[in-house]
Amino acid sequence: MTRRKFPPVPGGYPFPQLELEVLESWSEKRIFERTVERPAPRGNWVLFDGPPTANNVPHIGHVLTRVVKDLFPRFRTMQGYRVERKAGWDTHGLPVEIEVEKRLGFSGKEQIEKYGIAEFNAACLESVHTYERQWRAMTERVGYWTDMDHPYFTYTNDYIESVWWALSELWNKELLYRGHKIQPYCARCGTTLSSHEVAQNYKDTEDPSVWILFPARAGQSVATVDGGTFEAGPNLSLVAWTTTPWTLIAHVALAVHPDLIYRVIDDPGQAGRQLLIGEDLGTAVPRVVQDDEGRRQVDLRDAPTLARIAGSELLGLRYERPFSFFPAPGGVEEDKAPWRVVAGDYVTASDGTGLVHTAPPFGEDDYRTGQKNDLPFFLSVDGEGKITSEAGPFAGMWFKDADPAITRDLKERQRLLHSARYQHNYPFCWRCDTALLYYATESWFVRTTAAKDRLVELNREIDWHPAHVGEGRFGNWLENVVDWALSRSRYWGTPLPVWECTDCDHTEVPGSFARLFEMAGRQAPEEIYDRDNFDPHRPFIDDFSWTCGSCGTGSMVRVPEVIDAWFDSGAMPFAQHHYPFAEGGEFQRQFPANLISEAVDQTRGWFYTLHVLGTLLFDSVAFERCVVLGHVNDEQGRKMSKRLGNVVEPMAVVADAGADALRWYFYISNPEQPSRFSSALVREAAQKFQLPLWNALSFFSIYANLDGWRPGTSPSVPFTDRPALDRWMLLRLDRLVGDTTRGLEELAIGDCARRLEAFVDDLTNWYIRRSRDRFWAPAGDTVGADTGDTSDDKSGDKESAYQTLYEVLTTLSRLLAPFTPFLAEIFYRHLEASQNDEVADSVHLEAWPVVAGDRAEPELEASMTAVQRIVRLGHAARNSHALKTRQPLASVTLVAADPRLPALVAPHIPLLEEELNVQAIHWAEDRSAYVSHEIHPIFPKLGPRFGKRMPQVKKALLGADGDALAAELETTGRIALTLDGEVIELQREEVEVRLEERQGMATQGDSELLVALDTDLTPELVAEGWAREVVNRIQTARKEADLDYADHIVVRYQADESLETAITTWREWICGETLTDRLVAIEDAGGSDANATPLVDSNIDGHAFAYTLSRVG
RNA sequence: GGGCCUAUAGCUCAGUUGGUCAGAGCGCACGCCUGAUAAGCGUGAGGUCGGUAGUUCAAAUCUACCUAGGCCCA
Repeated sequence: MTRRKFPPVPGGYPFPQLELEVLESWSEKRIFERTVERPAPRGNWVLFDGPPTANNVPHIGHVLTRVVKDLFPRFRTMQGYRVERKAGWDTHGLPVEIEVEKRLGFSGKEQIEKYGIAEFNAACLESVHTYERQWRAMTERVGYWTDMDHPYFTYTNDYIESVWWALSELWNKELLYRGHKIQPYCARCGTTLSSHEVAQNYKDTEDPSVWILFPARAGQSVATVDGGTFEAGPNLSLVAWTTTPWTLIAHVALAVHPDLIYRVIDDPGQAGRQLLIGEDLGTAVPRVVQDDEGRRQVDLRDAPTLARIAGSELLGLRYERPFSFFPAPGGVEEDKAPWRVVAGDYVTASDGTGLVHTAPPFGEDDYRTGQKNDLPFFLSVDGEGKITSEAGPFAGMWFKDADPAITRDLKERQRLLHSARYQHNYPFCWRCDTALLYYATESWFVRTTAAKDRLVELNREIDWHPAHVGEGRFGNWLENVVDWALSRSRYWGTPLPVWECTDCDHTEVPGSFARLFEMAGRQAPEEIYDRDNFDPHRPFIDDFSWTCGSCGTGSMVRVPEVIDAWFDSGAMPFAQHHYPFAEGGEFQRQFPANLISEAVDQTRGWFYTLHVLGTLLFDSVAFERCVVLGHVNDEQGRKMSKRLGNVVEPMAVVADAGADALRWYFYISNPEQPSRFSSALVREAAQKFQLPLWNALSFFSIYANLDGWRPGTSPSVPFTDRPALDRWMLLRLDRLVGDTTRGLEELAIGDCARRLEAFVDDLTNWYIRRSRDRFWAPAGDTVGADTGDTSDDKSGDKESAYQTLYEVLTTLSRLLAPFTPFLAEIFYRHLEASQNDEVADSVHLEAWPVVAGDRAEPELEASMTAVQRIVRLGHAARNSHALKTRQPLASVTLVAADPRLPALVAPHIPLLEEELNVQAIHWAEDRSAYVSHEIHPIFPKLGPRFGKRMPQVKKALLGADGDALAAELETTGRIALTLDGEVIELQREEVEVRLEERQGMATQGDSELLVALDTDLTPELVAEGWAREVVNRIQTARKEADLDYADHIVVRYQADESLETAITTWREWICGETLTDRLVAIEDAGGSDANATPLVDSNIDGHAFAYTLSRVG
């Protein structure tokens, strides 16, 4: 049998390069595909891939989403589930159009239509594919496994047909209707703008600021706050403030907040007139008065109150409207008539007068108020921004230009209290710089309000992480759900499949292409899903028209809109499978998703649209669990943006640090929280995790190769026969397996990552460090190996060490596979594939580890924790007394508050002796020589018992003689204490004994444990220390000479007499440690060696030591 | 203006059901260790736990208000 070595582990930081090799082999061996194709005993597990919008280069935050979405499918796959992963691309929508418009230098729909809708859409498609390629490169490089060769694109015929099917379903359920929505609108461009378009061009601007008088009608009375009655007649004018006088033509109501208090005051500017304004207003209500003191401006807030009236009492109060161009609605009951006071919970006293002028076509609040109160809807401005013909003298004016004329008219009719100018921030069209108006436009809606209760109910079934999103952000959103405005007056999107008759109100919503062709009386092409034969996009779809089957005279013409691209993405659960047309059962098998995950901004985006469509179409949640990710910001916590120039290029980070490092960084920094990203932090993450792990692999490989150790060649050492250190490590591993499994099942990413990191720390900085000598020792002749095991079987000890470390590393490679898939794969190859041709082609084809449960040793972890603590204190004691670790000491004395500690630590005494480099360890017989005692109450235990008396208990305990109490506790197991004359008894578990170290000793301690060093150095101890120094010098020289680990050497040296004595005493040990065949004084060496290293002059504790070494053979 | 989140060491972040000297890493200073180690370990300095008020025997933790930042929506 040929001896197969473990492959060499390259040094430095080889990860980026190694990852590329791993990627290549994954692709060659079709590893991802095989994880999906192989039998899945536990069935399907589903993650929906939220389609990224392919309209921009990937942001570092997109890497976060992708690596989180990769984590769970990899985990579930190893657990035995089949996780089909279909990539998807959200391809439609305004962002894509804007990107293309910019590239083509367009600034409006006119230019697009001149250019040609077909050509424009073709350009959009091309743009989408350009970005898709970049996304694909990023996705592959970070190891996100998804099927990008068979992705879904929202622009394909299949996809669009499924979306049509959904829309027609909604239509059939009467959940699709045409209505009004107030939207930001550019009258010059004739189009509505989306919110992010609006956000692009806010400017400081000056508008009119006018206070309008609304005289109350005669014969009304209202109750005042103090219980009286106020007669509201024509002498009383209600006052409202507006910055858009042009909307007064459409005025229908004044809104007040029912909970605000309003005041009646005398108008200082006109005798006999009373005014109604809010109380405690945040801004002035100016009024120009003319009196003996001349003309001046006063603030009506300072005017004395005549009566105080609650807003709720004002409701229904009638008054005269400012303009009466539009006819009053006929036949309405008095209390439903317009020009009355209505309630608006959005009304505040912070600006204006506390009464808000309401014009339903021109504001969201106004519109809703109008709807709620059955108020008329006077559309006084047309789609081109002109005042409509009803408005007499103002008809035909550009709406903004009407402001001065209207103000003048009001002033002439004494309806104007005051007019001024107002500076504020207002949105303008980003294309043409025209002031936008909030304008009621016709739109198609999904009647989500009809399903509100069900939406809320189903949301309760969803397991949100973090939970507050489900209750708060998402839950509140559902509680206040409004109908979903679907229409977009644009080009690159799924056309709304609604055909209307030009003559009657007949409407058709075909739910398939076949149905459309049938309705239109056309022959459907053979390959209807081939875009070359049939393109359902505009402009082609707009050609479909036929004679109305209802009235027989009109033409059925498609409505001009395309739909909100969010509908596309919400439709992905079924549209990606072309449900219900191409029915292979995929949709049923893959719905709902077990998990989805995206960033928090998707709450009202994808999470919402998925939920709405799942509820409306299938009466089901679309996803059972959801991990909501925080945003990745720059180092200062600012959003990354091109404008700020703080964008981190993901591929640059990956090229520098590797995908695993980046992945690990995202996992370890809680992904549910917003994070501050910098590439330095990625390097730091790698330094804390990957490098130590990599070094552990390197360590193992070097020694296993030196010893010719191979897995499986020796019988497995039974757990109970292994040394304590090994048993401890294995128990630690078992716990890690359990914790990681549970953590991933509970979606606790950060917790898992932190536990893995803590484990790696224990592995490298405790287990391996403490085991180093066991590996280095020649088999059967272990030098200095003290592992807490009393067995003399040193070769067995070494075998146990190898088996233990090997098991830990191979198990780790599986646990790490979902997190750092590249590193895990490399571990697998080095440790397993290199040894056995029968193993799987990838760690990702392996099963997730499970704990067999046959290993247990309840006290071992606790005892090792105590040992680690003693070691830490011991090192600290040496540190503070300048006693370096290489200097052996005769003994240390341990002082413990807890009497159980000596027994707990007993099995590890040899380990402690070696780690602390002392020859003996004692427990203090008389603690009081080292420490005094303080007895502290344990609050969680005593708190419930004593409640308010806790402070007294504490005082009594600390006020008493601590040493005496400690002694009492030790002999009787309890403490009797007098509290307010009452004797109380405290048990040992209810108090904590703390140690206070006495000064002036070589000690280091915390409140429970103290380590005291015996600092007497005998000549023998000094000699041993020197021997260690000699070993250190030789080892360093070996390393500098670049010798192989196994090379044997000859050392020639010069030393003074005392040093020479030490070397002679320790010669055998020094030679063993350093593989020195001959350790000789230069004068005895007999000639020089041409291959020897240059003579090094050094110094050990002031004793000259010069040496040179040469390789043997 | 509304909803949700965040605020803990110079920086990045942990911190269980409230339980009484508040934790890690990085950085800094000093030291140690090293034939696995662009390394590791230890010690030290560094905190009014954003602020104010409250609940409680006890608050980083619960409540209210405020401040700053983020996201979404107006």
